[in-house]
Amino acid sequence: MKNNVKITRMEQKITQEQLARRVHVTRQTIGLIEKGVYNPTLQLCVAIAKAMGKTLDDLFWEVD
Amino acid sequence: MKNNVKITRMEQKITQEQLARRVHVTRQTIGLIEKGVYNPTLQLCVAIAKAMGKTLDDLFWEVD
DNA sequence: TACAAATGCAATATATAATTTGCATAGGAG
DNA sequence: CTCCTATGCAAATTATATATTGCATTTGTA
Repeated sequence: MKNNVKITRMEQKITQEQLARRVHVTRQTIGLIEKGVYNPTLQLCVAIAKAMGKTLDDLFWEVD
Repeated sequence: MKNNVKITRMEQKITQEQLARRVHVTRQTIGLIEKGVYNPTLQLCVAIAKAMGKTLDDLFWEVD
């Protein structure tokens, strides 16, 4: 469940809380997705991608 | 929650049941995802994409 | 037309994503 | 050092993705 959310978020210098607000989830949810603990839903993945100007593949495809 | 799963599956001439087996879910789950009723998890989206030789963006990105 | 495979649909049950709350910790700025 | 912001962590709860079962309906084909 690894992904590029944390790296991308840091590149854009926004906090977990700011990203969380943009996609209407809690800070904890973002934290757990970044850590790879959560298996997020498609809707949420799309919301996160759009919130940071990326696509699904950019953030979630074959990140090892 | 629209997507290209059904079109892609039909192009490849496989049934819902065959796709379901490949990604280890039930036929109903595939059916509901194709209809846009379900909001699948990222893991499942990735499994479906790989099972049909596509990427996340191919199947789930900005399908209107 | 008739049969069979594929798909749709609906109710109930189960697993897990996401929330909520609270506190701990790390790091930078004054 | 002190204050403040950002992040980590953990337990209990809620919302929802997925499973299970059974039957109805469609669709292609002989």
